Amino acid sequence: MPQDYMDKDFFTQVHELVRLIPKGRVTTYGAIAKCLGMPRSARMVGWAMNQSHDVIPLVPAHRVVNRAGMLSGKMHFGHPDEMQRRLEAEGIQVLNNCVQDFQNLFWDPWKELENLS
DNA sequence: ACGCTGACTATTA
DNA sequence: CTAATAGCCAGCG
Repeated sequence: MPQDYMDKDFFTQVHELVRLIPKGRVTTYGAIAKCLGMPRSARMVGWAMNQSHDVIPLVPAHRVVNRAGMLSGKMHFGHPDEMQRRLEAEGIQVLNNCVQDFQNLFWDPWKELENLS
């Protein structure tokens, strides 16, 4: 994640960051946007997720939820239940489209990257 | 070129 | 407390 990050498109940066999310953890659109220097453009992160279906390697978009821990993008997967199913497969409890214990499972890219550098 | 839409968020009423 | 509003900015008709 050297300065090459700057050369890539915002979407690509989002994809790479999302791939860094550990299994069984989740993060938010806002956190990603903020980490990439666009705290006001959480919506663009959502768009990036939309693009992520065609991107290789595959992006674990199911680990990205909104600020409330809600699976706002579940309907954009192949099947509406695809996202929840994948999260549960990783040990994340999902109830009524909301990640349970979200605050504890939340993975802050900003904090992690700081610690990494 | 213009306006509407949206996998968001923060603020105000 | 909940509900509405306004920034946000890249696609699409």
